[in-house]
Amino acid sequence: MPRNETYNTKQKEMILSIIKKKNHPFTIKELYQELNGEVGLTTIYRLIDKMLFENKLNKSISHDNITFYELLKECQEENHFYLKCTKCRDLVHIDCDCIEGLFNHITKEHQFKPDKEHIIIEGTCQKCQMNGNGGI
Amino acid sequence: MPRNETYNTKQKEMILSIIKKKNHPFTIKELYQELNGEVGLTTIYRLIDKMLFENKLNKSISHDNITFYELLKECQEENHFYLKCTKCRDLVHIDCDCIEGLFNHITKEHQFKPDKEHIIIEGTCQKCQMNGNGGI
DNA sequence: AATCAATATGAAAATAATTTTCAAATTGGA
DNA sequence: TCCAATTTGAAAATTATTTTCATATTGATT
Repeated sequence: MPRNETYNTKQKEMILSIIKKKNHPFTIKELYQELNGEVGLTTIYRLIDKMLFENKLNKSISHDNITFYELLKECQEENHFYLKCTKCRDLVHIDCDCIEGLFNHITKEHQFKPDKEHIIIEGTCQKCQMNGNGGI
Repeated sequence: MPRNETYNTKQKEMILSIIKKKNHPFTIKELYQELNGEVGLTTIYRLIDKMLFENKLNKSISHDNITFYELLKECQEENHFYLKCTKCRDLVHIDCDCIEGLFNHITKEHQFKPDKEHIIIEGTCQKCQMNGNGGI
């Protein structure tokens, strides 16, 4: 009979403990190195995938084609709307119901039922617009 | 002695002719299929890379890890909007200016300059809603 | 603390997207 | 027509990620 619950393992704890301490986007390679080979790459990919599916992580790819992950701390709850700066990689949580209107429109006009609780729009944040930040 | 000029070939012409006709982001695979095997993948990648370097193309990667390219015409002001069905995995390009309003709001109210790239919203398409498709 | 089914792990193999290699073909000026 | 510079594409290499599968671990239950 299925159990519908996960098992706690030291590998999961080790990965989570490192991810939680991070305040910048990180790569799989970085994570693997910090884990010092004590957790296999496969296991890391698996936990990351699970967290992505649960919308606990954000995945993004830089102009140099590097894949970054980032913990979404506020994202456990309801509808969330992020603006992600492609220059400084800052991810800003926006407290605004402007997404509601779009979702209503999509539902009515395009007969499509959105099932995502959060949406991430990429662009350039105010700081980088003023700095003329050319990106990384 | 170097020539400092490129040679014109039918392969380049064929690729460009297809790209120029497109009005929404495309993938390498799509391009290759439309070229019907008449141009090798290597050559396609090479021209795309060159155009990226020359800022004639924009490259972007969706949440689903699909790499899209898009010709940068000066007049291409519209944003691109996709609905992706998480049941049948269909990706539909929506020709609708409903994103404009959101982007204007973001620019004005949140001082954030959205990239003129594409946005993908996940959910359930009409067909799968009617089928009661439980997913794959 | 022993049992055991459900779940998790990781090494190795598989897959997929992209890049590199290199011999052969093409280009266009002389 | 000649020829050096450039382009092409098949095949091999590279890289990131996923799958496979045999083995190990978990934690509820006895």
